[in-house]
Amino acid sequence: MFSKACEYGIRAAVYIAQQSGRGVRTGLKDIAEAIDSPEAFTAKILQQLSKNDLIQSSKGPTGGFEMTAHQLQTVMLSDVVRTIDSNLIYTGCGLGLANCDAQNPCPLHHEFMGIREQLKTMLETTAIRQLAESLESGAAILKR
Amino acid sequence: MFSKACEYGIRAAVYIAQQSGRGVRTGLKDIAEAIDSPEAFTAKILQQLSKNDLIQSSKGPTGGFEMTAHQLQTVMLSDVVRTIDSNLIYTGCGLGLANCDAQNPCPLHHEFMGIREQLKTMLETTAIRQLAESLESGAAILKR
DNA sequence: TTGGTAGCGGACAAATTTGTCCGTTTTCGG
DNA sequence: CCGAAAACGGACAAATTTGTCCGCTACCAA
Repeated sequence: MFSKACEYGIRAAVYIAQQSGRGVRTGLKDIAEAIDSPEAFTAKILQQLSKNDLIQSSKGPTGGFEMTAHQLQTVMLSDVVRTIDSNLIYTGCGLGLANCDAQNPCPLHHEFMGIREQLKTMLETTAIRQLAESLESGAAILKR
Repeated sequence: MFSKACEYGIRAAVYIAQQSGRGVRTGLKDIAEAIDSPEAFTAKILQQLSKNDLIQSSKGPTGGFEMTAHQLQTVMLSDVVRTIDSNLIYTGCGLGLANCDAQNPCPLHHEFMGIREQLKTMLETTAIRQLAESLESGAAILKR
């Protein structure tokens, strides 16, 4: 479904959102430990998220990652997925055909339509913050 | 969504089914040309499908690939996907967590549930033959 | 029987994804 | 100002996926 990088990215974003909700800025080491991901690789992904203004980063001692109130309100799951993978997951053809559309459909086009649409809607209407809340309440986990 | 190998596999299976519907056995070169795929790589994939009895292969001159009447009636899209990728696409956790289930859900677990279920149902209820029919009727394409 | 044809299977090669290392830059606290 | 701490950025390494090559085997037709 998603690439490893994207999985790590989502998990990291959700964890950062949870900590930011508590007013806590969190560092790379802490994040990698919390989401059970390779530290250096996770750093690369966080850089992408930061460059695309989905999260905030700061250097130096006391530095780390956080999400602003505005980011917590506006950053959707689809933003993270689009930044790391692309939007091809929910827009591209299921059989990899470049020119597949309603006029020139692949044999799976109609069968896939509903699923892709549902996936798209889910990603675009789910905020990272919502996911963080289910973490915070203990209703969900991010490890193992 | 699917791997390249799986995309080629599905496209090849659909094309073979279409030709078999016409009573025509078709060779590797013909298949690769019809579905616009790398020939040698496609050969590997067809071997997998053949070993798993999803298609029939025969050597020698006049050899090639085909689907028996029985295979045309029973082989589902899910069989091809399971053979080449795995069933992880519609059973695994969206965030890659090994121990994610209803008891210990990842934050996306419930959001994903419906989509995975719909995908699973679609793959399991769609026969390769059905897809071949939409090709045969000109309602769908397999190239580009 | 024999020659050619087509799939089989193993080894190899290229490309992409995943993951690591380390020096540099920024920033904070003393 | 200075030293340490943390993210940044570029180069490198490993693993996986994608793709190729070629000799081998089976099979058909003449």
